[in-house]
Amino acid sequence: MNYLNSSQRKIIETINGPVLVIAGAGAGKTRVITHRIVHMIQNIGISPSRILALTFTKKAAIEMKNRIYNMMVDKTNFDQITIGTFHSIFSGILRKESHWLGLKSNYTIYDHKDSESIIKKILENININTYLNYKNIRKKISEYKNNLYYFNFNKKKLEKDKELELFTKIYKSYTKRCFQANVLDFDDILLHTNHLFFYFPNVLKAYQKKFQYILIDEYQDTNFSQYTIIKNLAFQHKNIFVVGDDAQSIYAFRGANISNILNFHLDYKNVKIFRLEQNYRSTNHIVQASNNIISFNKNQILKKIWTNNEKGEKIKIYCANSELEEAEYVASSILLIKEKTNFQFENFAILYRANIQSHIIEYSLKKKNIPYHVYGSISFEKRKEIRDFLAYLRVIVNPNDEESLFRIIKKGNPKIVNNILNLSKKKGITVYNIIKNIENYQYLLKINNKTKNRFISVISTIEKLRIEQDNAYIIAKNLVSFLLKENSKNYDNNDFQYILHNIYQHVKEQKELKKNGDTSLSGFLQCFYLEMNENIDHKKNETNKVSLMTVHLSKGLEFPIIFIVGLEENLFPSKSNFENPTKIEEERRLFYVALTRAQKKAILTYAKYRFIWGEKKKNLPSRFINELNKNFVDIENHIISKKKEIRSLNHFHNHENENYKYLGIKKGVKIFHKDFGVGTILDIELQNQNKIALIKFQKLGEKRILIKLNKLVIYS
DNA sequence: TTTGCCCGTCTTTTT
DNA sequence: GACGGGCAAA
Repeated sequence: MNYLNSSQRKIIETINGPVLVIAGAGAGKTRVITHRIVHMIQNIGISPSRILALTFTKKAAIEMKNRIYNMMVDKTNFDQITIGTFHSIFSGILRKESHWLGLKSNYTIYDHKDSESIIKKILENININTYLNYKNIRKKISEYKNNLYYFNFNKKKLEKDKELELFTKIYKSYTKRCFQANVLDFDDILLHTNHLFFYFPNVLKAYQKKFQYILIDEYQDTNFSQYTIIKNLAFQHKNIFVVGDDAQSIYAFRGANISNILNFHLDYKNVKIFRLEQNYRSTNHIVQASNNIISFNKNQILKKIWTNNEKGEKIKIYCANSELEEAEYVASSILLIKEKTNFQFENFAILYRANIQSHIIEYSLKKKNIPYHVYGSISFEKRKEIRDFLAYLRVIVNPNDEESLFRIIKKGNPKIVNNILNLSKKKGITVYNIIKNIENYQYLLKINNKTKNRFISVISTIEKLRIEQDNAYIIAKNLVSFLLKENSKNYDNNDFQYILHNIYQHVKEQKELKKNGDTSLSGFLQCFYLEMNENIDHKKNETNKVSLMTVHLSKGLEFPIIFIVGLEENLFPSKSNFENPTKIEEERRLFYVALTRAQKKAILTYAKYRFIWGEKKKNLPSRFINELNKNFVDIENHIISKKKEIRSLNHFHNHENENYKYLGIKKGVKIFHKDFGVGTILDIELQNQNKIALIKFQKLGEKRILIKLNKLVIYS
């Protein structure tokens, strides 16, 4: 604890009563919160089981856990500290207390796709082909839940407001469907926790007693639902410690409300308020430039973020012609900087506004053989086979999980879903029971013997596997062999390799590291949806990698060298937020977060042309680039790149024929192809200057694949 | 019953 | 440019 300044030290030593810390970027927010927890346990002697520490993203939770674990001298009771995201912690509590709410503890979780799928069905059923679109409805339902709106509208109001009446109807039927399926969506986790604490004061009391000390990171990100949970929990002891920065509030889209931090002093008497305004992270140029950016926002608490750090280099701006050129600039800059300095790959991060931007950057990094890791879960969770596999796991845990059940049975027979659903409604029998006793309904549903037999085999497998509930790995392993036998055409073993490995790791960890580890399937699913952060990365042990992530995920982190890419109007700020100034301010805060991640160097890039929906679109440079004070910006590079443009255009056109060194992709190497699975490269051929790999796939035999399409990943 | 093709939609961001 | 849904041909 030597490297804390006096105000930081004062903060961590203030243990009792409500404490609010307003801290600028890079002022040591996370350091304060982690040190305080360790201090409470090691110096004050507070029992770790009395401490609750909450974060908003899984990544932040993992980060906090790691930091505290590393700091603790005696790590034996580390596991007793309750650390996690709101969703993971309260989902755990709901599982224990589910009986109060008439909920079953084996509930599964619906992600957005699941929710949208139900809403689609509801809309079809209502049969008013409306202006309403299922995605917007899901968002609105989410908004209603996060703000704890209730449906106390009087009849007159509903009659007047037809749209509201319709929405209410959809909301109610959505809620009913979720309840019948024994599932919760993300917002339900918070909503039901509120119900639990509101209607069952004895339960609330027990948790108030347990969590005598509550700490919340990034408090500016709380929505109303989270705010009331905390208010209730902290009511008895009022030992609530929150840190935050209004300038870094970037979760308004999921209901976050800055007034929760602004009004903290009204909720709690005798609040001790601290301010941390010295930035230890970044160079002077970066601190001043980001102060300047945030000053464009009207709504903000005024702060004076300052630093004693060196001036440092100016912020670089690079204008690329296309998104490919942008990505290549980033890749070659990394190599160039690395050559000239002592920085390693792990010192670089590339930040972007939308997950989809990672593809082209990955492509360019791969080409230059730069090791990288993409944070966030886009490619993994959305992979079809994995969703299929998870659907089985979910039905094993919760037979009423309709969306998962439909996913399993509709293969090859999509129409059957509606028929079964109607029958289920008419007869009042659960979908699962209809499928289980399909023989009774075969005639009604007009299905053939083949489908019937498939259902029987699927259900009997699920029921057999359910017996092994306590060991997720055994279930998963058996499920793989079932799926391969059943459906060898669509799957091969490697489709499941990733998730199987993941489950194995999870079970192993639970068994070895924790005293009462939860190796159950239900525990794994909980962990998968609410705690795990990473893509399954089979090369995880290599640590020296460039980090790729969204700006949202980068909050709380720092890197010596930061690239912020895609700084164009319509992308960053995002087009969907043009409509109102409040949303533009949130985009600006997002840019502020991005810029303040940098310790030494910030390099901003944008592309004049970018492919969007298969079309080449021209975009103007982001307004945030123009807002940067020119004193802190290196525009020299900008001009050079303009001169280079003509050359670059040519370069871009010739690009296709260039023989890239696909380091690693060569004869004899094992590769993974998204559509064809695992194979071995037999030969590399040259055809019209294009390199083609002759690959023997394990399932599909030999195929020729154009290497530049970049569908090949080294498999190890 | 299965396959293949056309069409509309989608790109914010996270739990 | 990718993906799911719907529909028609094999």
